[in-house]
Amino acid sequence: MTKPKTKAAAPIQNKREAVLAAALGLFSRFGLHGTSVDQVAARAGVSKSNLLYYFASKEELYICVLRDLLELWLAPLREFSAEQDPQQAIADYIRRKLVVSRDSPDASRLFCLEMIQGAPLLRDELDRELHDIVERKSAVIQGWIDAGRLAKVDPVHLIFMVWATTQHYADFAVQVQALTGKTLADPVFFEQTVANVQAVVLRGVGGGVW
Amino acid sequence: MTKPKTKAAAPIQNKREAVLAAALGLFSRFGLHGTSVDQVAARAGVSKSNLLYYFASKEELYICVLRDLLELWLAPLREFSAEQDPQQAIADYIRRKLVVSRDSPDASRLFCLEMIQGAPLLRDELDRELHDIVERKSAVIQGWIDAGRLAKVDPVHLIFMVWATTQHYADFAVQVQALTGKTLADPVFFEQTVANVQAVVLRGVGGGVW
DNA sequence: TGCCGGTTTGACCATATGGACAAACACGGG
DNA sequence: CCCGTGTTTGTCCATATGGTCAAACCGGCA
Repeated sequence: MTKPKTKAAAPIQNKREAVLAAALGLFSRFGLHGTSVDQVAARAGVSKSNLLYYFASKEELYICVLRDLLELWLAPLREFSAEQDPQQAIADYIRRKLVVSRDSPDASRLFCLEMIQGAPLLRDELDRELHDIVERKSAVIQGWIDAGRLAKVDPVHLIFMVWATTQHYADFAVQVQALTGKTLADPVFFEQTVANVQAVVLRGVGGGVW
Repeated sequence: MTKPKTKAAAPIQNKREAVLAAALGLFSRFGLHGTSVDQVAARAGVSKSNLLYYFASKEELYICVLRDLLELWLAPLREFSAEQDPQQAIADYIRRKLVVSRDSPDASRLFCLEMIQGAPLLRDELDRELHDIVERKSAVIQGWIDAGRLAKVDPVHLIFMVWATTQHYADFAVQVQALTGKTLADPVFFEQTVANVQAVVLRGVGGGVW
């Protein structure tokens, strides 16, 4: 990969990435079927034919975009650590997820789109990778609950809750905008959101502390 | 409306509704662009030409579906009453939203789809109707907070939280299924979900009670 | 300079699909 | 029985779009 065969390998990598970025932006708004190859190509600044030289088909491009996606989506959960204080771990996790919602709303939306459609392309990964990591992390949470450090709540539902509330600010950004006039891009609103979500969830799962 | 001009008006009403139902089912999974008129017609048991006799275009059909949607989506919030005990009002609201997620997952998903795309067709209603009702309801919540009956939380964020967590079980049903093996259709799982969401939110916003 | 692998482009095609249209049909009233 | 209004269907068309293909291009290397 760092060894170019001939010519410079960097430019073609850049092109691929430009295409992938353009594709993410469009797919996340209009879906696979609502986006034409022409549009992606135009946005990426390449010709349609050229795009199809890099990606054999629109579906393949879509799949490539999705593949990058899942990792980004999972990253915050991976960092969820058992060594931390429970409250702190949850608070940090919420913040990290909201950062993703703020910085990669496209990714969040496309992920949501894919889920709505039944995730035909991610189902396997869902059943395997996501299932495993969720199992591990909820075991951690369950441990905290058993130790009396958290209120009795089903860990999986708690995780769902964090996912849902944090993604909402990306996926339903229009709605949020319509009702508050703000976006997560606004630093004040962002911090306010973090604080509110953390407050409710932490009090909601708080042990005797609260 | 109840006065048929000639012939029976009922059958044509049934047909319209059959088409609308079929359209909802397909649009909610594959979006406007991912669904063809042929598919909707086939699923509704009418010919494409016939469908286009009732709805001038695919877009019009889509808009009709959306129109019905918003009302269904808003109904639970309308019932949110100031006369109730705060905790009870919120608990009931959560349950009602989860009932919608269980009984009309298609509607929930299509609503989500539309939001993700920036709600080009609902934006007006969002700015007007939704904005008004949310303002009124959050005033009620703020009243409770000021009266010391609820913890200090931004009412709008609280509402977002309820929306997000309850819709999640419809919109991300595949994910929920993959991780828990259950759906809201399962009565036990449904009640467990209601209980968990209520528990966290109510503790989260609880005043000195909890 | 002339070859060669990788890259880029434009022309072209097959298909899917939204929708127009006119003919056929059903049926109640005259 | 027949006419007219409202309904239903089959045929046809214009367009958009995913994808193919062969030709052109480019930059290093002998």
